[in-house]
Amino acid sequence: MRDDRDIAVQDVPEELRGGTPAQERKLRAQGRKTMGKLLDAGSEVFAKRGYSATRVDDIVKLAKTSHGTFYLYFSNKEDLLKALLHDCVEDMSELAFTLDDIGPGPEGEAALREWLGRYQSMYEDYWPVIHAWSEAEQAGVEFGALGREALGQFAALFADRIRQTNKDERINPDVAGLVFVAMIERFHFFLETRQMGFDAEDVLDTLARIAHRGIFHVHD
Amino acid sequence: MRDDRDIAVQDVPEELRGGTPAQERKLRAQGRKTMGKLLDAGSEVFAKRGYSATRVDDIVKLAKTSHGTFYLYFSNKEDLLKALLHDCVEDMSELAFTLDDIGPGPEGEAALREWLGRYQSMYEDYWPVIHAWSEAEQAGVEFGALGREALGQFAALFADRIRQTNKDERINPDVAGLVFVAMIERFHFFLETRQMGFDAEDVLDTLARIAHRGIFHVHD
Amino acid sequence: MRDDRDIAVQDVPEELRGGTPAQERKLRAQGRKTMGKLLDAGSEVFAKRGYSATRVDDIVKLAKTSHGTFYLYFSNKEDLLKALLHDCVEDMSELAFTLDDIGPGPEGEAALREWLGRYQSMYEDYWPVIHAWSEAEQAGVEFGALGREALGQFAALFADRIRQTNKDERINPDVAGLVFVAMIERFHFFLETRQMGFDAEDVLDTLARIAHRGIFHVHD
Amino acid sequence: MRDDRDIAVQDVPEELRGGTPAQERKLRAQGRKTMGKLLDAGSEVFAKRGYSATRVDDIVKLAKTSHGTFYLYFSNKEDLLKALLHDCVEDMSELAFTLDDIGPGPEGEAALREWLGRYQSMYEDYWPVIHAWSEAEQAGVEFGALGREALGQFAALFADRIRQTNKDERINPDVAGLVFVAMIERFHFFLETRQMGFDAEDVLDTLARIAHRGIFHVHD
DNA sequence: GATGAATGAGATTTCATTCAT
DNA sequence: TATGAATGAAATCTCATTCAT
Repeated sequence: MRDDRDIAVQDVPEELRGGTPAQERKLRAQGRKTMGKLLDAGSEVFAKRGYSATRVDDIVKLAKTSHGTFYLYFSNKEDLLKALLHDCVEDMSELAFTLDDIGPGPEGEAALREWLGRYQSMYEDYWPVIHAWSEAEQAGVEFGALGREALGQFAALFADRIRQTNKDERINPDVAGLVFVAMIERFHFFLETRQMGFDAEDVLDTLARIAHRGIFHVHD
Repeated sequence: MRDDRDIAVQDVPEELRGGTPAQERKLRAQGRKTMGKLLDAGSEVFAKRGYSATRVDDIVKLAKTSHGTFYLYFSNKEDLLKALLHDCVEDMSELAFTLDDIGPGPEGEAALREWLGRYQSMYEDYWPVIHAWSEAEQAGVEFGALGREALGQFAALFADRIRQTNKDERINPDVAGLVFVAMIERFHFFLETRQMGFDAEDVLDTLARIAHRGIFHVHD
Repeated sequence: MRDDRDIAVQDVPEELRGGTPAQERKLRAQGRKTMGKLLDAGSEVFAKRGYSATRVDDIVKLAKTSHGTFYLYFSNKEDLLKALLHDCVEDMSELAFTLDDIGPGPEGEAALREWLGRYQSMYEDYWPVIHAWSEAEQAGVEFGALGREALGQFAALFADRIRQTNKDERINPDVAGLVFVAMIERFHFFLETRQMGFDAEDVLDTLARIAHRGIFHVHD
Repeated sequence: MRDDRDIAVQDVPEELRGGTPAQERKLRAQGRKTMGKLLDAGSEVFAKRGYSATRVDDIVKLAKTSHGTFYLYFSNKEDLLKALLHDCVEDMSELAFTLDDIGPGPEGEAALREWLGRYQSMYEDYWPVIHAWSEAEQAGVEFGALGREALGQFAALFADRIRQTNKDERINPDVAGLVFVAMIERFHFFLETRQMGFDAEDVLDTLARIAHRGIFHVHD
């Protein structure tokens, strides 16, 4: 099998291991539980309000704990997001690698559909983080190497897959990789954010068909 | 010609006519100029920081004017965004209607490519607004009917076009419409936001090919 | 006349010009007045509580203004102290240079007594700043070159004067310079801080006599 | 021998016996060790940061123990300082009494030099306490009788010694006593705080000479 | 005896908005 | 019409102290 390591989204940087103040203390069971509550609450509030608009106060209220406690585990809102991001990037990166070469035939489309299904269920968990991240990045928060690279590496990985199957000269694989990322990310964001009463099977069918025909299909 | 009015993005609501305090006064040349500086500055800061993270202070500094002046023209940050949004929605809505039925052949792809070119150049102007809007909406700002509907109407319009050409039973036109919106919006956002040194022609070729093959192509 | 410039306390660094945020705005009369009130209040509270223990709240209350206003002129407590320090260092430095060579006879003692009188009245104004500064420095606040050097330069200047007159081999002029600084600074601090009902003439007589006999007198 | 009791620094008040909560329990070896670690850590942090700026957290971290433990031995930061002060005052007071009458001749200077040597080595141990104390007092902490009196009693004691030897009418012994305290305290503080690479013998020579000539010398 | 966890009061700082000139 | 000044409510963050294990 091909070694993808050169374009891998990996090596999550140390600064993202999450909860800076928490790392300097030895957490007991109770501490880990509280930290978990805060992470969950953070994710939920990010989802509802977006990054800049969420207040630490919203988070601690939801987590049913106090301000003081929050700063026992995270040095600020940004720190909490970084902690969340850590897991997200790890899992997403892993998932990306499971997208094998997609053949031109129906079995290729089926494989893509299956992969999209897994993406979808993971996205359900992580979209608050992904969105908060993107907003925070734009607002000027520094996420180190990861921030600058993760998206590009994702797109590059997909570009590589596309290059394998699609020889169409009017398709620039790098552009197509980014289009693929854009499409699936934003579409699922719309899905999570708005109440569109789509049938789940329809969604997967349509997405797989569009992506396969448009992006992974060998033409002429 | 078919009447699209039933799915049109239209009837921009009164509350979006922008600059509430400004409307109660008759602006002279000087006033219009100042207001223009504020609108431009607002757009630029929204682009750089996002909606929640921009401060009125950033805007007035960039516009080289004062806090007091800002409130002479807009009742708050939201009001300024609504003013910006007004033009954006009008133009974008108009553009959407110019997407005629896209035929299955090469001339269909060419038409799509041409339309995407126009979308692209308009997006360059408006992406700060579009993004600020989407963030503000998530953060809980109310934009009236428009906020709730605009995206859906866009998607519905595209769905309609898709329905015309693509009879593929595995494609749900409503889903596909939303996929199309997601794809072009997010892709161009990435383009504006990151420095990806793509060739402009490549980008249009690839996008048109993907969208045409994946979304508008009549399949066997 | 000898050029003292090589050991001068001079060239007050730019970062001490005081009131960082205030420098970025054009102050009108009213603004300068408010800034003055804050500086005065700061000095007074530093005198009463010391640096670490003073709260921004104490300062704004005394200045009869609001928290928001404080941050319009200073970025924090430290910034205000630096602003105060600016003037203090300038004046003190100037005063230091007016200490001419002190001769061994009665006229030398008289000159010293006169200089101490001027020192005393200046110290009355500046002791809150000097003390806040010394505390802040110990607490870890960075004052740039000035912080590190001012005291040393003072002592060096006095050492130079001592070297001129006192050839006593058991006196190390550098040590003696520092002793002189220590003596006059701390003694006047005690005077300001505690209520010792000393007669002003007695104080000057005694100080001048001690310093002249002990430090500046030519021995055998 | 003269009875100095009337000007003595004595009768250390009960409230300074240190570690209020600790006194209500019988400490065993383990407990005394922990208490010692806390006292040492307290002194070290006071030295580095000053009184107001030291946090209980700094102390327990340095002592490698926990917040809970701290409050097992001291009721608060002030309580710890009082405990430290207890020993300091006792030793310093004792030292002060060992300053006998200083004669006008070389043997007087030698005696003074010897005494200053002992002062110096004691000051090395206690300067963090002395300084924390002086800062705390200024910041408004109440130290009972001791706080108000100790310094004055010191100065008075020295004034008495001066009165014995120095009949100079231009010297007010009370002022001179305070000058002596100021000089030796502050000079050694500078020595501890800054890195001045003075030779130890030079320092003692110079100090003794200055103090003897300036303060204790019988003049014409 | 010892410790990590939790708390909440209070201090700092920000920022949208109003006001006086 | 324009602007610097002022404000105060709200958000962030700190830290001494108490509690449960």
